[in-house]
Amino acid sequence: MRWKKISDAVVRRLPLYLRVLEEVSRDEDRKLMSSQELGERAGVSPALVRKDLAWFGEFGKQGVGYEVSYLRDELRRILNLDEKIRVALVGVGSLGQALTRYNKNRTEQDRSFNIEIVALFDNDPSKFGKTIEGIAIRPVSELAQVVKELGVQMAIVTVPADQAQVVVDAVVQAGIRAILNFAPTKLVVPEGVHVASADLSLELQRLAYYLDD
Amino acid sequence: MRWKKISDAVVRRLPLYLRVLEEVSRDEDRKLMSSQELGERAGVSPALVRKDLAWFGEFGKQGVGYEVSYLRDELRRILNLDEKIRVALVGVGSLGQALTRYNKNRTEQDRSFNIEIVALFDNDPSKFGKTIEGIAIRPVSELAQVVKELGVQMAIVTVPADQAQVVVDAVVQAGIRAILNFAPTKLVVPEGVHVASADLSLELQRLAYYLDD
DNA sequence: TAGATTGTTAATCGATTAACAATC
DNA sequence: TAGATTGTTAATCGATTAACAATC
Repeated sequence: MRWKKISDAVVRRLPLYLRVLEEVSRDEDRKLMSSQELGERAGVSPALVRKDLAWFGEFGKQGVGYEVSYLRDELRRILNLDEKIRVALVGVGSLGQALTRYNKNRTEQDRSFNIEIVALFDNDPSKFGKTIEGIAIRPVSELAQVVKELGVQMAIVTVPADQAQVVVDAVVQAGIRAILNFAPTKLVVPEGVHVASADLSLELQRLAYYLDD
Repeated sequence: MRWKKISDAVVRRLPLYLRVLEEVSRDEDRKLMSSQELGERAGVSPALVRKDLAWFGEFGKQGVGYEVSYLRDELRRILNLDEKIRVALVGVGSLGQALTRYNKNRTEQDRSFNIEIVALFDNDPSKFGKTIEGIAIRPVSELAQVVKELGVQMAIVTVPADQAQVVVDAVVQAGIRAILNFAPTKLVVPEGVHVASADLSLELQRLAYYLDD
């Protein structure tokens, strides 16, 4: 698939639409949904829903709406979520462990959540060989090899800020081009590598702005 | 302070600038910084740095730049980070515990990180009375009372998705108007209440889009 | 068919960048 | 003073909304 220049703003909303469709096809017995309703439930205007979807094809029928299960499947495909995505997590501190558990629960409870942590890495020798949720902790030096072996395509980085850039360099070196970063620091990556930031301090500081309205 | 209509895009960048200034005033012995350099280190264009700051006042000197410690203090003040902000965390599962530890470390290591978790809440009676990092876990029913007692101004929500809305209603009822939500669900809040979303599943699904470029 | 809703184009809105006079 | 860099205005760019013909 290649639709080249889809803007980031559009891509951010696709998982929102997918979530609504997954919920509806699980909980309700609805066959159809209009851009109006999909928008309401996703928190997006109906016009924007139609415009976003139109970048990828014609999924609806005039006068009728979108078929829930069809659009759901198309969105899964567009987001590459129709096949399982394997993830490596680097930095098995308390946050890393919590995310590993969280992900385990998510994949167990939601069959369609096709993103799974399959390998853990750390640099603390005392952790090597231990397992979290059945997944062994390995030295970061084995990253490239394991990524190749297991077909890992994504990484979650939960190391301290001062180690984040080195770790990310290694992750990129291992051929991974999608990274979710929790370290409170700016990362430099080559063209073509995508970093999503889960910088919680930044979010808290931003919220503080609104405190004495 | 009231500058009314500062856009969200602007507010999001302020903590970025602040972070650069905190780092510089801690690690280097620099007195001045230009919008050029501040921008480079924050990942923002110099023109935008100047425009963002200009919303709040005139902090620089033509031909000279910005005084690091002065601008840092002004940004702290603008973001309400000049006094300690007390936070309640609701949902003490593995993620909640990890965030509590994470926050403890952050506040200990960085004197200027003025956001501190001071109360924990859960609905599982087996957890009541236990402590994490010295903070007692209490029933959610005590939320309003404790918020008042301790002067809590912000909440972190780490409960399962199906409980998030009820919990957030209680949080809002208790008078809190800034919430960081980790539950993978859309929340409805009254006007004037600010919710930042840390929806990790959404981020992972979004990253998946870029996988086979 | 009549009513509804899509896909798409044009209009609007808002955010970023470019440019430069003011001035340190 | 000459050089540098701010604060600010005008130009550009991009994203959202409005509107409507196409059509199910």
